[in-house]
Amino acid sequence: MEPVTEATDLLKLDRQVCFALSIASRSVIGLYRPLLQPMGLTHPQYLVMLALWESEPLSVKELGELLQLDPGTLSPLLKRLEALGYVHRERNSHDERTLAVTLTPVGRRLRAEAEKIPPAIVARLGMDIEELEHLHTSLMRLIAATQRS
Amino acid sequence: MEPVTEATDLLKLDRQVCFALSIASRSVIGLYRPLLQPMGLTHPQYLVMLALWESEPLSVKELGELLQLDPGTLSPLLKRLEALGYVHRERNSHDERTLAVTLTPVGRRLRAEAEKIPPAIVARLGMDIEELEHLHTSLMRLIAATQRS
DNA sequence: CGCTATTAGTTGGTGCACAAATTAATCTAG
DNA sequence: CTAGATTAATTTGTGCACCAACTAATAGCG
Repeated sequence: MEPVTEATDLLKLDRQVCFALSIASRSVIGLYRPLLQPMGLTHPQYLVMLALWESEPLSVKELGELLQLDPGTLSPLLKRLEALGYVHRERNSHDERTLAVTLTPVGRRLRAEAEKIPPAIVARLGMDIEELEHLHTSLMRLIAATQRS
Repeated sequence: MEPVTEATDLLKLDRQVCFALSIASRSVIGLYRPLLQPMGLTHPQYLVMLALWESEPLSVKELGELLQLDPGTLSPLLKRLEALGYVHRERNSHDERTLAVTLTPVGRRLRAEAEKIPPAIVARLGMDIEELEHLHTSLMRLIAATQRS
């Protein structure tokens, strides 16, 4: 039995938080997987579609800011969404550097199908909306904490 | 302005939760990155080291259960840790199927260095231990929720 | 005992995540 | 007006995550 110093104590608490965060994220994504599969979407692709269902068109830069993702991650992801026939990628005529990502009619219609997913997830989790909202608030505070200075 | 139906409402709440979870996880890992870099570790490798600092030896299966990771993920990761000189991989003599992953002396000594990380992270976050503990509890409840049935 | 099923780990393939280097377009100082 | 700086995307390379197929060892049943 080793002595519990302040260092090992902090190490343990912290370990639990970063463990929990990684595992929770992967576990929840795992819940989405079978629901997204029929549409041919991965979870990150689903997040991009959610962003586009809210606002269109979006540039790679704008998507990157919304999803906190690298252009190097989004670029090939968007090509796969285009290959699936859900989005259209076109250079902006006023600024040829930026890309205008828009939904295709098929991509727009997919939203109706996607709306069945969240209730299924919430039901599967069997947690109160209230508790989920509280968790969301805590996570947003954590995200804010990681981003100051 | 489109009408807020129950479906779009749920879609939004949920979107926020899965957004927040993914982004929080990646953001916190991003905080670790510069601290782990001097040791040559990635965050998943750090989690494996934490597990080994607590208990040794561990098999791939045991590590997979602790970290909720696939053997297909762990197998190459452990080889990289071995190449770094932090762990040793050896088949168990009583059951040649299982691998006994142990720390090397260098890997064991690395713990002292690693103990500096959590206080640095907590300081960087600037959040109460209490709030972090509460978040941890919520995350554990969420993980449990994803895993029943 | 020997055959079959199970178990542990590895391998190969796809896609995400991030960093660094690259390319092309636009902006801005002089 | 043009040279250099800045900006937006793409590309390349490494490593993680998951799945499915495979290999080898062990367990268990007849």
